[in-house]
Amino acid sequence: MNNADIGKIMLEIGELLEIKGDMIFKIRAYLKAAEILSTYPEDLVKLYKETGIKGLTQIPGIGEGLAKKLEELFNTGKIKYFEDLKKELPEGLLELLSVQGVGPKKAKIFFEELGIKDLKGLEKAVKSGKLKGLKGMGEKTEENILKGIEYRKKGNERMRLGDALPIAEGLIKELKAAGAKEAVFAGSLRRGKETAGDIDILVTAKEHGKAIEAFTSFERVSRVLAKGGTKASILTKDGIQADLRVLAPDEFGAALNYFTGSKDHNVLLRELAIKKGLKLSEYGVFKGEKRFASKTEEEVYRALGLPYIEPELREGRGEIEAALNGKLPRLVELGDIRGDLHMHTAASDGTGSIRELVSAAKKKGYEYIGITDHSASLKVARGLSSELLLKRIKEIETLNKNLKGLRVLCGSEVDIKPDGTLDYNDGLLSRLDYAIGSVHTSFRMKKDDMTKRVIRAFKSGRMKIFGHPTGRLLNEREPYEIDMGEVISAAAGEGVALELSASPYRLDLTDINCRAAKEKGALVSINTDSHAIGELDNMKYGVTTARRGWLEKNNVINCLSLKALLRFLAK
DNA sequence: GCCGTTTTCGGCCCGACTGTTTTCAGTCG
Repeated sequence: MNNADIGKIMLEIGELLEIKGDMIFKIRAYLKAAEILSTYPEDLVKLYKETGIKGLTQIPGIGEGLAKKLEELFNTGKIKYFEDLKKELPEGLLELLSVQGVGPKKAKIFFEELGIKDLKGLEKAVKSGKLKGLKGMGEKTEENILKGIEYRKKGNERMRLGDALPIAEGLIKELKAAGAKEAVFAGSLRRGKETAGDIDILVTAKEHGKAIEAFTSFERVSRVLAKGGTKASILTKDGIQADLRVLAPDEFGAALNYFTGSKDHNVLLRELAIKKGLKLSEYGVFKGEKRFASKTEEEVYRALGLPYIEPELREGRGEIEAALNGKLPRLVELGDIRGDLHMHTAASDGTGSIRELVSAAKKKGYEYIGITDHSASLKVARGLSSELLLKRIKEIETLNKNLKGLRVLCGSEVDIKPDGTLDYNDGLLSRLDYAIGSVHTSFRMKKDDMTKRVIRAFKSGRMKIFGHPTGRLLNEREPYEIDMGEVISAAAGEGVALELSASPYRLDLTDINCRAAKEKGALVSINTDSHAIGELDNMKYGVTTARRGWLEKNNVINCLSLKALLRFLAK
C-alpha cells in the first residue's frame, strides 16, 4: 500500500461523510488528511513501522483519531469505520461527485429518493426524466447533469504542463495584441504543476467588453462555454478549457494571488489574515471596510507580514511558516543551469549529432554538456556496443581539443539490469566521464526487488546519476514500484545524484521527491534527456519542477562550475 | 477530526454563480 492509496481511502471517507451529511469540519479534516498523506514524501507504512503511532501524529493534520485509523489500516488492511460507511452508502455514489454540478447534497437525494447507486444509474434516471420533481431540481439541472456526464465520459484528463504552457502563452500574446494592458496566466500553470486542468488568464483592459470579445473569437477557439461582462470561458481546439477574467488595475495583485492558488495556500493566507484582524479576498486585504493592499502580489503578502512567496511554492506545504520565519529557499533559476548532462545523438535513438548539440548548447551559454547514448543491451534504442563507445570516447577527446568555451563530457545512459549490475564492464565504465544508470526493462518487479536492484547499482560506484528515477510517463505510464525514501537515502549516502528529467512527459523526480532529496542531502541533476536539438529547451520545465521541490542552486549538480562538477563526478 | 502568541474548548476561508427560489442552498474554485 503506497501513500497515494492511503490518501485515496481518506478522500473516500471524507466524501462519503459529505454525502451522509456529517459535520463539515470532520469532513474537512479527512479531505485535508487525504491531500497531505497522498503527497507525503516518506513511505507511510514504513514510517509507522519505524516510529509507531507517534510518528504518524507528528504529521501536521494527523491527530490521534486519524493516526489510530491509519494504524488499523496498516495492521489489518482495513478500516472498520470506512467499511461501515460503505455499507451505509454505496461506493458508486463517489463517482457522482466527479460530475460537474453534482455535489454531496444532490448525490444524497439521488440515492435516497431514486435509489441511484452509481454513474450509470444517474444517467438512466436523467434520460428517463426521473429527476423532475425532486427538490430543487428543474429542467436546467437535468440538462447540466447530462452535459457533465458526457464531459466526464470523454476522459478529460489533465493536460501536461509542456502542452498547456505554449497554448497559454499563445493566448496571452493574442490578448495583448488585442489591446489588453496586462495579461498573465494564473492557476496551477503558474505554479508550474506537472499537469493543468484548465488555463486561467487574467487581464486588465480599458474596455472589458473588447477583451472578452477578442478572447471568444480567437482562431484557436472551438467552443464558447460562457461569456459575460467580466469573464468568459472557451474550449480550445486542443480540447483544453481556458477561463478569462478581466480586472481593474487596482485589484490585479489580489486577484492574481487568489487565482494562482493553490486552494490550500489561499486558505492558510486567509487564516493568517484573520489572526491579524484582517480579511483577505480576491479583492484585496481589508481592515474593516477599508482595503489597503491589492495592486500587486508583493503588496498583498507584505500586508500580511510576509515576504513574497514564489508561485511554485504555493501548495500549502509549509511555505507560509517558512516565510514567517525568514526561511524561504532561494529557488534555483533557469539562469543558474550551467550544462545539460543527459542527451542522445543519432548514434543511438536521438536525431542530432554531437556537433549540433554543441552548437545549440553554446547558444544557451552552457559551460558543459554530457553526451549519453544508450548502452549495448537496450537494442530497441540501438544502444552502443563497447567498441562503438570506445570510439565515441576518442571522438569526444579530439573534439574537446578544438573546442572553446564548452566542454563535452563523454557519458552513457547505462541500463541497470534486473540483477542490479550495469550494462558495461567496469573497465569501460571507468573510462567514461560518468554514467547515468537507468531502468528500462523489467518494470514490473516487486517493490523490494526494484529498490534492491537500484541500490545495488548505486553501490557499484560506477554510476553518478540515477536517470528518471521512477520511470513514470505523465498520462501514459504509472511509476514502477520502488521505495523512493530508501532510494533517496541511498543516493545521499553513495554520492549518486538523482536525475530530474525535464522532459514534459516525465518530470521525474517529482516535486515531492525533489524536496525529500533536499532534506536528505541527496543532489539532483536537472537534465533534458534530449533526443532532438529542440528538446534542449525543455530545461525550463525541469527547473520549474525543481523549484516546486524547494531546490536551491546548491542542490543541483549542473549548477556547479565545470571544475566542481568534475570533482563530483570523480569522487 | 485537528489544533493552540484565541492552548484542552471553541474555533475552523471567501466570494461568485446557478438554478431554484420569493430569500437561499448547493456547487465551485
